[in-house]
Amino acid sequence: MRLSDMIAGIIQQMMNDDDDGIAEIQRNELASRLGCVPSQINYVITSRFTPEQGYMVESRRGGGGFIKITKIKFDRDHMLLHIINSIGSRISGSSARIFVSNLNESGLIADDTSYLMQAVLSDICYREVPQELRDGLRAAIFKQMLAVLMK
Amino acid sequence: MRLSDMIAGIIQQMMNDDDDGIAEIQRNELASRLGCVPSQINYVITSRFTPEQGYMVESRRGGGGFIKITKIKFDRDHMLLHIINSIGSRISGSSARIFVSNLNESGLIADDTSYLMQAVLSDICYREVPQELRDGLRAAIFKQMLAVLMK
DNA sequence: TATACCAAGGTCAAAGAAAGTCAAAGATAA
DNA sequence: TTATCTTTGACTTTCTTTGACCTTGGTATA
Repeated sequence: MRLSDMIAGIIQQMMNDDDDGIAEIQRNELASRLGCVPSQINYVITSRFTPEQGYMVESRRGGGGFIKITKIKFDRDHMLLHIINSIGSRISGSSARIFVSNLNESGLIADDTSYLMQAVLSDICYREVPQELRDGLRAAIFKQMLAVLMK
Repeated sequence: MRLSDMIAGIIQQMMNDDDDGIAEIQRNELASRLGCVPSQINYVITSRFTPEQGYMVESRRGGGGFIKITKIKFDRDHMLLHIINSIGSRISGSSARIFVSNLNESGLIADDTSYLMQAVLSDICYREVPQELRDGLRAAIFKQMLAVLMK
């Protein structure tokens, strides 16, 4: 088996094992574990984990340096659309809260965005709105926000 | 974990704990607590708490000396608070839109955040809510969002 | 008041620890 | 056999850590 495929496999594996789909490696450490030159790792990354193939790479040099490879979520829009469609015409505060925190945890929306959405979806905003209208209003607002996130 | 990240973390923590967003440290004291050379603290400050990153640093030598790091971002919080206070109990869609686009243009909120807020503040979300309640509802939601951004 | 000393913080350069680049040499597939 | 993909290694760049030496502010003393 090719060395480069082995390295790619290890990185894939790390990405699968990680909850957020992130593989973080120490270049020299991995290279010496596999008994190859460090630049081999770069080769694998530039040939197999490119943006075109749906990956994002960050790194830092110097002491405590690292290379971080992240799988880009192509399915974000798909997921958002799916949620929009599953909402229906009314939604409770607690269900909405769960949708948002799932989106946040799976890395599809940023922390800031998540806080903002949680705030807007919570009942405290709707004090003056009659009970029976609240869940419908919440659903409308929620869908609107999700739609905006898609573009 | 990197020493420099630990130091940065401690400073961040102090800043968060402080009501005014200020961290005041004794360089030698902190260094000896962490078992590192004092100049390490300077390194961390010059690499991670620069004006570009939104921090201000003051210091004094001699007996009772200190280093004081301040988060400039408090300008933003002041601005947000100011807007919150100026909103009152009702606000029209167009006024709200202007507030948001000003915030965005002055760089105080990101593009994404701005889109999201615009979406939530627009009338299309409130179709089912009686006319006479809309501007009050919008004001409540707007304030809630601005408040969340301050944290 | 002038001086001397001590207690901070500041600067800078060298050493160390990673990661990045690039080109040459070696395989492989078409 | 030529074009493309892999492997290797020398050299570069960036970030971190350390330590020697400098400057400044406060305080005690002649």
